[in-house]
Amino acid sequence: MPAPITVHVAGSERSVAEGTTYGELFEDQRGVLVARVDGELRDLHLAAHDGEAVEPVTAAEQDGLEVLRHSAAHVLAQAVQQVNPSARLGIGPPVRDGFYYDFDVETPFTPEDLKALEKTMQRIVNEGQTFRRREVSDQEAAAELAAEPYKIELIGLKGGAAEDAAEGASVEVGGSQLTIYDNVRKDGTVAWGDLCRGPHVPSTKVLGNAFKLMRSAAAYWRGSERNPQLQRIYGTAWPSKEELKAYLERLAEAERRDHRRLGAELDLFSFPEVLGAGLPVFHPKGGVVKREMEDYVRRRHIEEGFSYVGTPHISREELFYTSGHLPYYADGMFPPMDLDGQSYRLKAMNCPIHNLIYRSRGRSYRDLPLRLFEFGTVYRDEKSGVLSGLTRVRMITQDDSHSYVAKEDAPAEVGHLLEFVLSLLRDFGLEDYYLEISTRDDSKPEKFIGSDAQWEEATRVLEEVAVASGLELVPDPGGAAYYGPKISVQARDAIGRTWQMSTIQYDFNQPERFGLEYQAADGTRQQPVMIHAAKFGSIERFVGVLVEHYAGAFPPWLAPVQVLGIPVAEEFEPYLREVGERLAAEGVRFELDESDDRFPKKIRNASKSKVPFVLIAGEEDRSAGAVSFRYRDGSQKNGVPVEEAVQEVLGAIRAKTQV
RNA sequence: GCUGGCGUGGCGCAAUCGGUAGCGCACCUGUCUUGUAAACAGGUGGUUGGGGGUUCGAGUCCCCCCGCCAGCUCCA
Repeated sequence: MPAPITVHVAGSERSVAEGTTYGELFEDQRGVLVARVDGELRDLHLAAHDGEAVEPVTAAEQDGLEVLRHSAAHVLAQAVQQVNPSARLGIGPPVRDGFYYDFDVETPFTPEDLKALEKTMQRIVNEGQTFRRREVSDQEAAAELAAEPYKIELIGLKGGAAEDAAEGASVEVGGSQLTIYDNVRKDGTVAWGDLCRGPHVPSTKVLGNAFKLMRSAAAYWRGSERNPQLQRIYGTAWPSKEELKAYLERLAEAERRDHRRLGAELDLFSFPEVLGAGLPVFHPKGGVVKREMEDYVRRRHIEEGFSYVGTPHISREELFYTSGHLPYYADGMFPPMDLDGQSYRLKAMNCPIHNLIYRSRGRSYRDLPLRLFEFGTVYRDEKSGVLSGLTRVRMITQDDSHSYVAKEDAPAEVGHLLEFVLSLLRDFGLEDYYLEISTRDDSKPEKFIGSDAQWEEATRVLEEVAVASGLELVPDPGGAAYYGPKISVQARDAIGRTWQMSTIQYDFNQPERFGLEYQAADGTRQQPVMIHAAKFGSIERFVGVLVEHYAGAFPPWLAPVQVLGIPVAEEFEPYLREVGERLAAEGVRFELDESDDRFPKKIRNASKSKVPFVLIAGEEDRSAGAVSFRYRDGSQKNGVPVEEAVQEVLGAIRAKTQV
């Protein structure tokens, strides 16, 4: 008779026989995947010890969900090796919405392979194999995994170095004790095993039919392009079939909102192949969105004390040696073109030219802060594989400003800029964002210029302002530009994806390199600090984000066509045209549907074009001096007097509300 | 840049074993047009991304280039 032990189960004390497993403690509860024991996750098949505090963990919480997904990755690896025993294993961690596993295989996976693997996985799942934890010494592991070179490499890195070895590697060799997880069949035979920190779900059965393999792609081993590429399979796994379906529906919704698709459907912009990759053209309708946005942003800058300037798109190369972009950033710049024996470059940044404006005459402390601003289009030689719609292009129009301030005024200027940036984002309906602070990587001094003291001060100023904003702040070590640290705003769009938008950078380097100075009140010559700020980052990217955020249904003030008139029959065209002229006189973008389509077809077209206001007129409206509204949600308001209708439209445009 | 997949009228797609390119929408023309998501009929439009090769014959097979997609790496 084993001696009883005492454990604290979910807060209450229980006395159980020694050898009782965690799983047995939760026998009467459904959906428990692992136990949290004194804060650490453990497998359910392990025995509890005296005095432990034990809590059940289900897939309803993040920890449980990650265990579920990690186990799904194991089943995938088992399936791959079952089908192809020569496949070598990389790592297989859980990730956002799912998991992946990397394999070294002779030939990459095809979509058909994925289908077949999914079936193999389903068989393993249905079999209800259990995950068994087994502690091994380094030598034992090395012997057992002799055929798995990547695992062997990880064994050598176990412990603290694991997460440095590769993102996700700690799930394989997280602690100081190596463990192997065996998948055990119902008859007790071992089906498969993998080096793994664990823990795992009790049985493959838990995965049910709520998993799916999504795609395969190459990934560099341990995240370095100097290493060989492995074949990565991405999958998704959820606690239930319903949640899997909901996830797939979210993906479908994201696809419907994709700005590349909506851009073509709504005739906003295109990427003509002859132009070359990453070079968008804006069509008239996209041009309206872009111009409305630019007009507004320009006006707000002027209100906030910025001076609008203009600069060329190319410059003699020398300028970029002065600024330091060459050679620090040579790879990202287009190659030089030769003019009369001089090398010219497309500019990749506006700041050097703004510095020339600063330097164009002597400056006094009375000129400061000097705030120069423009929509500066820069060209960057982004690698072909990273280009993507409007969000990653080679032509980037920045709403770029440079504030030249006395050093002691820099904190106030940074604060002012951040506030300004956030107010602009709110005006465009983006409410959901967080800050990221990018700092120098101390281990790579060759990538950054400036003294330690300068970096410290710059970083401190940005940090203080960022913290004072009260927003969520995420560190990004090593992400700084060579000339200084930055704060960036990462905005979430309507479906939760994040994009780097605004950036604010503190720069003590360029003022020095350009010899910028001003005369202080005491007659001495001082060097200003410059603060770079891009409010929306890239106009192109921002348009793309807006399209997705609104799913193409822009608020009236941004909508390419604000009001579309649809006559019930041809006879009412003149009447509606008059209404349209009244609206146009107020600056409203009005179009009249004069096509020879019949009425219901016109309604359908209007609906597909996502115009905010459809105005309809037939005999009833005309004789009453009224019009009828049809809104985007299909609802209607009939017999609205024309003047009232005009006011409703104008009100929505001026208030920048969504309808 | 790397790995894989893909490229057929403006858009979405089809074309068997390699056999001489077809459909829907859009567009044009005509007959139409009265209340909230598709009237009817006819018609125009393609060097199948570009170039080269194999073949009696290439959208289909091979090579090079361009572009697109996914992921990796990168993103001042």
